[in-house]
Amino acid sequence: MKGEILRGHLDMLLLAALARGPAHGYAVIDLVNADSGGVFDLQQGTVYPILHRLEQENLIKSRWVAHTGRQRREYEITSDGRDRLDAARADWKRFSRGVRGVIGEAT
Amino acid sequence: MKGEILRGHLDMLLLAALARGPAHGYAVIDLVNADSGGVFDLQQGTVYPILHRLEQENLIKSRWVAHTGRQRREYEITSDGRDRLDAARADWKRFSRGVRGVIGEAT
DNA sequence: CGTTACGCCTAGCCGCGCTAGGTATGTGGG
DNA sequence: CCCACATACCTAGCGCGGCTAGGCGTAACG
Repeated sequence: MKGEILRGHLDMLLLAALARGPAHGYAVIDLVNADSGGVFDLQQGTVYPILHRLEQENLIKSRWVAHTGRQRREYEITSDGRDRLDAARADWKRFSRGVRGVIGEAT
Repeated sequence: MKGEILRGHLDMLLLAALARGPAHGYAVIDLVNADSGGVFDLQQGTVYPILHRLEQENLIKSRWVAHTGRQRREYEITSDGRDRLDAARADWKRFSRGVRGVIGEAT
């Protein structure tokens, strides 16, 4: 799947994944890829920088957690993040409605 | 509406507009913006370069047409363009299904 | 004890679409 | 009759998001 079509939607996807519960970065990648039904194939180099940015924007927060001796950074969505997610969902609805209006399809 | 979310979908939108019948560039802009229900607000600087690229890829073809003395470049979708449009529609379905799978919404 | 999976990270590039500008002709109001 | 506005075309250049391609380290497994 051509990469650019994800542009501008990734924040929403990652926030949505974290809205289901805290998770560490590696798990977020698997979550999104799995939930998409194999449509997306996010790479680490794509996701980690976004998580960092989202944290700087206070949409998520993180803490280091030990897991079988190893350190994981566990992310959790904030209430600001939930607000942003709601807004992004609304934007998505508008956007997909707009696309459907132009290409003229039910789905 | 944040700009980047259109990334990678614009070719499809313009091809879809031209699939309804030949039109000149200025009209294509109005068509897409109108059909989107006001969701999109494409600018000339966005659309014209894409039309030129689509023509180089033989997805559309153009000819100069006189209209009340003034010259217009009228674009028409080619059969290659229709094929591309079909593929783009399929990609869109996959993409939107993937997004819905992640954000968990009906629409 | 080497390879694979897990888990984190980042520098740098590439390409798309937007900004901001330009040209020219038709049209309507004052 | 002229000025402003809509119509209609175009492009140089930039900003930035996400991907490529690498690197680091620890557990698990054969």
